[in-house]
Amino acid sequence: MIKNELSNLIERAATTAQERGILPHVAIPEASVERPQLPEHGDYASSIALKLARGARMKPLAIAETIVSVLPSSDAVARVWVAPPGFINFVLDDRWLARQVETILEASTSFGHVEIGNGHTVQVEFISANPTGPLVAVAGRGGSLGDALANILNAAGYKAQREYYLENAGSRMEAFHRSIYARYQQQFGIEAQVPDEGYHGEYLTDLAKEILGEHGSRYLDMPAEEAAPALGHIAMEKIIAGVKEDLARLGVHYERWFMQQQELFETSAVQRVIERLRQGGFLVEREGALWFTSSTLGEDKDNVVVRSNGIPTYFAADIAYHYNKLIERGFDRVVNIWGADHQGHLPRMRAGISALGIDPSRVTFIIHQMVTLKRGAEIVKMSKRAGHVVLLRDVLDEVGADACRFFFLSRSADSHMDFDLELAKKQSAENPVFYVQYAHARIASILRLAQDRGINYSGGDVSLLREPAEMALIRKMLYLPELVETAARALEPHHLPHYAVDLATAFHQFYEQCRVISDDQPMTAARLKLVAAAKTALANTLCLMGMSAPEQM
RNA sequence: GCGCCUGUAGCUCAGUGGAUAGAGCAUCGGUCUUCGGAACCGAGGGUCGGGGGUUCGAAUCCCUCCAGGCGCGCCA
Repeated sequence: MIKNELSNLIERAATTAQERGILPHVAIPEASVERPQLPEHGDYASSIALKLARGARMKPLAIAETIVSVLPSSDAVARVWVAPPGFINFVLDDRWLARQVETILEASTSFGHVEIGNGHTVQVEFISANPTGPLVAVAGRGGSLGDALANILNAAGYKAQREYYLENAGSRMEAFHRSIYARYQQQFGIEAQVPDEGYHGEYLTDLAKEILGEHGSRYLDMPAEEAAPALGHIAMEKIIAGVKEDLARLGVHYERWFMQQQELFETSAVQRVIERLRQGGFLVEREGALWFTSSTLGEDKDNVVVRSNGIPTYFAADIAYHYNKLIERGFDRVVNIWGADHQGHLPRMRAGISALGIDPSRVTFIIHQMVTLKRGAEIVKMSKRAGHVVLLRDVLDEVGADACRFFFLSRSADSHMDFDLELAKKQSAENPVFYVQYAHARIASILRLAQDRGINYSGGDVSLLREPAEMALIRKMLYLPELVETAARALEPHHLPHYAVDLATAFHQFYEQCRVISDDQPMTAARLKLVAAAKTALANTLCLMGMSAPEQM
């Protein structure tokens, strides 16, 4: 990557300068180069001289001049200069830039990939809801984030695995069982009540009817303590099937579905991890329950792991789950993507991980903020209690998977987001989804035309590319690997959609200014190569986002 | 009350301690219509919530106040 090459050049120059005694022997900071905001400042700039000034007791400008004076030359760089107050600016060479078109074409689907992961394994867990109902719209945010993040990590040289933690045990599921049982009974005119803490959505009535059709009245004759779990199990399977279907429509595919009940409880993994905590001296009995003394690990309070009724809490199961991920399955790193409503769970989980002797830096929590659904200026009201929620499948029906992913991805996880259904489904210039996909379709159309005319551009000479708009497009394409690296390091997929728009803009500008297919055959061939490279860069970007790259629209 | 997140253009949002804070939409004004006009070009629009501090340099880091969101169960 050119960015890294430039920082290497600077670091080598600084070292050389020290060896020659023209720069004091002070520690040289990592010579990161940045992309200046103004084109007059070049393609890349380094502020290393400003950072060295204090320690070296020299004026930043003098340091910069010194470094530049011994800077090794590079065929990628056309011009280097020093600018006040002490920046070193670089402009890339046009001929070198033009050659990158070939590099991009050769790299093809792996253009944009970088090697910073060293093959380390990362487990990315996201959505992970109780299977008590269809996925709600917000699941689209976790799903889009998690899936794109896994894509980014894979592109950055990690081995990422997507996982859905299916929380099919615990008190929420019991409430679900009682709810479906009540709905089932109601089908026979029995006056049963869905419990207050249960699930009141209409979908359970529908499910009850469906189950009645398939299994008849047999559960009516059973005692409630048998019928409820039995019905609950059938209903849960249907719910899970629906969840998988919704996710498939969103384009999210998991490598692993982890079953809480079967893999943590039935294997006694939860019991074993509680035992470990006990042996570590982290448990005390109080008020009939078993408490994890997280307050000794810096948490502000202790937390119950086994209730006074003898049933372990979700927290206990989650510690066992992390033991499973980090010790038994041995992932190098784990990334958990949770909604803001689970934020309170985070400190005790950190404490739990520490108590197991696991290096906490192996686990990263991404807490994404809430989503407000809107139609234009109007906020779509949701009341979970009454069962009035907007489902993920509703959003998919209304705006489609691509728009859904683009919008969910385009906000950083930290910010609360407004999702405007009205805007997302608009097929116009207002909608960035179409703007980006249109660019891809337009590119495809040019290449189709070339093919129809029997133009073979494989021998095209890219050194003919000289126009500013051509160079600007190449520069923008070359940013993709940098972006993948940044996004992978920071675990921030939200940069992708913004880049996609920028890249599309660079292409549209090129298209307006440069005629691709013309009577000038050599130029036609060169530009077709550029167009093909742009297609690669744009398609790879869309692919990282989990979006389709349409050949036509 | 305590914890986490947020506050940047009319709206929705970017912005790895660096140079004159950006984009899209909206508004206004333009574009030889041969490759897809779902495009392009231009203009206006900002005390980066307020106030302190650290730094050569702060939207970015620290403190404080204000406003909004989410959490603070032997729920998950």
